[in-house]
Amino acid sequence: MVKAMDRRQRKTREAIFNAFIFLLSKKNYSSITVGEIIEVADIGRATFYSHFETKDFLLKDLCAELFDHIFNSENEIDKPNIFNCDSNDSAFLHLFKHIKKNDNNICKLLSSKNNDLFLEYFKGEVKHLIIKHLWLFKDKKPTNIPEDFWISHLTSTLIETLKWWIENKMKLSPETITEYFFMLV
Amino acid sequence: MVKAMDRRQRKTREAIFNAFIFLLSKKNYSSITVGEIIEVADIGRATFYSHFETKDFLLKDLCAELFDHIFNSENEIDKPNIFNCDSNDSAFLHLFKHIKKNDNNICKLLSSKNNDLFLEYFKGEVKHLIIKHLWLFKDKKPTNIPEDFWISHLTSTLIETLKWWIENKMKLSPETITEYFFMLV
DNA sequence: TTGTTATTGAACATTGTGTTCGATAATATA
DNA sequence: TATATTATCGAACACAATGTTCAATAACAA
Repeated sequence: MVKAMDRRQRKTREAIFNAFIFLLSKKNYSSITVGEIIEVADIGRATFYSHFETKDFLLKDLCAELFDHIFNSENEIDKPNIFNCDSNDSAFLHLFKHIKKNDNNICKLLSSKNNDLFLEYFKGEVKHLIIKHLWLFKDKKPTNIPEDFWISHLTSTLIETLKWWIENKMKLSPETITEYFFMLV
Repeated sequence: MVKAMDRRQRKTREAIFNAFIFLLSKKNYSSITVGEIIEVADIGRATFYSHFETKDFLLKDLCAELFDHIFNSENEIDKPNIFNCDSNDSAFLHLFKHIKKNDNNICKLLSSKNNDLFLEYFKGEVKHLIIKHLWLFKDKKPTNIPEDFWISHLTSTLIETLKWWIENKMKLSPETITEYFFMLV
């Protein structure tokens, strides 16, 4: 059991996250400095470093909150189910719909240059999602292809589909891009 | 017509490239400093900066030489043809064979973290290669899929195939991995 | 031989990182 | 409310890396 946070800690953490997300909407991850974050968050330098070891750890923690929200929302049975979560492709359509809402500028993170740290974390989550729904692609898999190679291929295909979609300003509907993804594999 | 280089310039440029490639075999691109490069190359600091604006430009120039060697070698009609370049898949098999030789530590660059700059350049070259041989995949393309999306998919599939192959220590033969690539698309 | 050009190395300004510490203010709890 | 605890502040600091400058020197092409 983790002890509840001091109100000051909560406020500071919030301020840092908000400043970080604000800056991410303005510029690339790699060009954001700790100095800028503490300036926007309006906190002391030492305070930042008492919360996060480095900028990379801040990203890691942000991703943890972000991914929990996006990749586990299909399990939130207490919330009203605004998506059609009963069809076979729901998990992926769900993902595309979430991305379209652009929660916390995830699009910026996905399309930004010099940020393979985020992509690494994101890839991990997508891989889990793929493995969870692997049976959907069972009959598409060419024989002889190693299992992990197949998973790796499905994962990168989904991510690249996502990236292409975002680069093209998400003109296509989440339904259409989900269809396209399934056409590729 | 570009004027021929001073012998000193050529030597310095060579020394910088060699130092850079040596360091790339030891550590990640992003963790290599200009200080280390000039130390290994045994040249003055000002000399480095008279040759390359930044470390990123050094990478760019290295890529230019590297890619010219790998992606245009199929046109080198004056050289003995050690690969079987007359079958349909020759261009891709050719690429895999070149990678296996690990010219100038290209594997390290491809698998290294924090180096999407290299990946960007590499992706550009692979895309050219794909477009050049697009007819090979003509009957595989699902209808309705936009052309640029299809090209983007083929490109990333080839790159991810390559990365998976390298991560798995290139145990499979270039012929096999080429087969696998064609199975996926 | 001579004029040109590259290299040298040390010094310098600049930017960003991460740490330290005493003072101060907010907080939880008894 | 009083008290002990804990987070924040802010300024200073050490450190590492970048990229520039400049005058002296060495190597080069002709």
